[in-house]
Amino acid sequence: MPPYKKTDRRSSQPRTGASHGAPKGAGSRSPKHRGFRDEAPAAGKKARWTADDRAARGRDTFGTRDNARGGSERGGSAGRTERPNWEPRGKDARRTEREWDNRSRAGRREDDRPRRDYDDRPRRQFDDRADRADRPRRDFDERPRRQFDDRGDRAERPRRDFDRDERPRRQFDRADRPRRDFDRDERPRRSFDDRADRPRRDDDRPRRQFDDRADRAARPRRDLDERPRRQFDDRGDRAERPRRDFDRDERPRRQFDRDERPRRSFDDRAERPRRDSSYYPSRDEKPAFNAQDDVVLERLQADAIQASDVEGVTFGDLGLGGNIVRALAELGAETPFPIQAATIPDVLAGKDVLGRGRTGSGKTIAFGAPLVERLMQLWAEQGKSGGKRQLGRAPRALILAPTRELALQIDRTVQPIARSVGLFTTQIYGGVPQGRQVGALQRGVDIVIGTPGRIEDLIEQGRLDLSEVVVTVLDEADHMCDLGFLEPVQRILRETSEGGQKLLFSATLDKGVAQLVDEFLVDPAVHEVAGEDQASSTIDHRVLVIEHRDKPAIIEQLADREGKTLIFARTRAFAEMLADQLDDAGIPAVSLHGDLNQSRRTRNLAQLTSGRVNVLVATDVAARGIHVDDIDLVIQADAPDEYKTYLHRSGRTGRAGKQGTVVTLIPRQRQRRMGDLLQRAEIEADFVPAIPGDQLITDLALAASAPEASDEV
DNA sequence: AAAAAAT
Repeated sequence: MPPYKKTDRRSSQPRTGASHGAPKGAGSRSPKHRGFRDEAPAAGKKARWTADDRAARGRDTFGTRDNARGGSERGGSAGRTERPNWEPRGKDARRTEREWDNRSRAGRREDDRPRRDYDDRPRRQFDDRADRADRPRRDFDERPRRQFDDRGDRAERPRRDFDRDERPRRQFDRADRPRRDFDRDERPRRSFDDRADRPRRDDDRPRRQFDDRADRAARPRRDLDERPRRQFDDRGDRAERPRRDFDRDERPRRQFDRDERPRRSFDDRAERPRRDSSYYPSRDEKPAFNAQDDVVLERLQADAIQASDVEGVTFGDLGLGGNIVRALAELGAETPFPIQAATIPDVLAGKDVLGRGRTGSGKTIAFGAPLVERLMQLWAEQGKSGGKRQLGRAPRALILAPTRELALQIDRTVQPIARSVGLFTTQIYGGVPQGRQVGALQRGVDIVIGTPGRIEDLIEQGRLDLSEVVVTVLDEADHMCDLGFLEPVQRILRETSEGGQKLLFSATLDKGVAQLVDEFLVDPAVHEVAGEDQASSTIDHRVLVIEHRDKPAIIEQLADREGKTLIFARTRAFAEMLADQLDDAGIPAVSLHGDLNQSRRTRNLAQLTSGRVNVLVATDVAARGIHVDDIDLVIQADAPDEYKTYLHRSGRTGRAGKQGTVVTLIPRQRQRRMGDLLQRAEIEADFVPAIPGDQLITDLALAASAPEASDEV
């Protein structure tokens, strides 16, 4: 086999030498670049953060990109101290400190943790810091109630009144462990018998002390009722708001045929360019629709399975063996969901399959279970015995996912299924040492589950051989065809066995996958589930039209609730800032984005899963595929640019038939664009003006936890 | 803009 080069047909330039050394942006590991993180020095700086340094960081400004660049550029507040020269500045400074905060959170008791300081709050005197323990407790209750209608005077706002010490203990001693009594739609029980294949704990990090931070979830709710009601003087301009009473029946199906239908004349929007994002290649630049796409469309509709078709059908009926059926039952999948019933027979028949099923509809099992069974069949046909692990045997199946968390999650479902018949899986993704992954490959693995970067890396190193891969799955296949993913994915697919079976799955599978379909799939079967429109969804969609400056306060008010809340931000910096702000406001929150190292990404997600923290602020790294039980509120702090992103983000709630609420915050000038996007997503949502303190916001937050009350909001 | 490989 010739050495693997990351080139493709369009670009003959090998990715070596200068192109590797060239400075890169986000995620770069060079000390010169913003993504650089040096764990040891960061840890060493701990003690150097003085109260004034922390104050210098500033927390008042918020939400604009300029502000995000760091304290030194911000408008000052009284008492600011310049940071010493050796201190990191700008984003690096913020990140360093955030990491520092996280470390201290993980290992310290409440009283040991350094007190945060905020520019928007009265400065504290620190001269008594040495004998904290002896200081009398501050009496928070004497402070005036917080008013939301005078937010302009932030500097004068009092701290909010909550007294940690009076909060009840949680009856919940399970700390970091993921809950296992979840509704087991897709997620398997964890199996502990092959720890070797699982990611290693980050052992250089101090063991967590289980302090009482988690108790903060039970802190008393602020009483918003005392606040004066606002008058909405801007309610009059309804004309600016998009029509919402459009006739659903008139709208064409959102299918593979978008470009073919005539544009609807729908208000004035028809003339506007449809695309919000310049990121995705313009449709107009793409070749015109061809016959192949028509075939896809036709087959897609022809193969829409009705939920009623599945009644009484078992996994065994679909062709899965006894061991696999039992493994599925242990995962909580007793009977097949429609998308599973639709795709399993075709996968077993060796056909290429395109599968489209709503978020949370069970797609992982729809490809995972038949993939395992198919490998066993092929093995039997070749007369080889299953169950015995042949040293160094090359993988025969590959599952590609766009994010590490998703790859990990898929493995948690597929691994127990594979093990039930003696097959082995391993995860191949970046951000963790490759040694264990390589070791697993050397011992012999049947199914590789991973992300493109590390997989290509190991191929280049000659440590991963995909030439015997006869089944390849692309999860979130349409996303894998987006710019930046497509070419690596193509290169990887070309490494697999020629003529191998290909399975493409996504909730938003569309013609964007045509490039892959054309090159790699042969006469694919296309499946979707009938009746999966938004009208049958369990998600309640709201759009709050707000002033940009009110965004933090409104998010705080929305997130101040009992249930699990997932907040999406457009950038890593803003996600981090929001998590910080919520945490500072007494709402425990963690973040998930690409600027965190993998161990923290994993840990922070686990904190939400376990319920140790109820609020996760994430970039779109969490938009697709990630399953966390019982997220009942999704807040989009920044509106998405693409309708698909909206669908995937909102699909983190309302999973497996449960109730969910999605609240999207937009400035007034974005209403038209947002209406457009919702129309494409076939979602109907009320647009409501809102300012901090509105009862409506509190009601929304509460209703998300208590769905039966949601009708009243 | 995010994500996906490290060096």
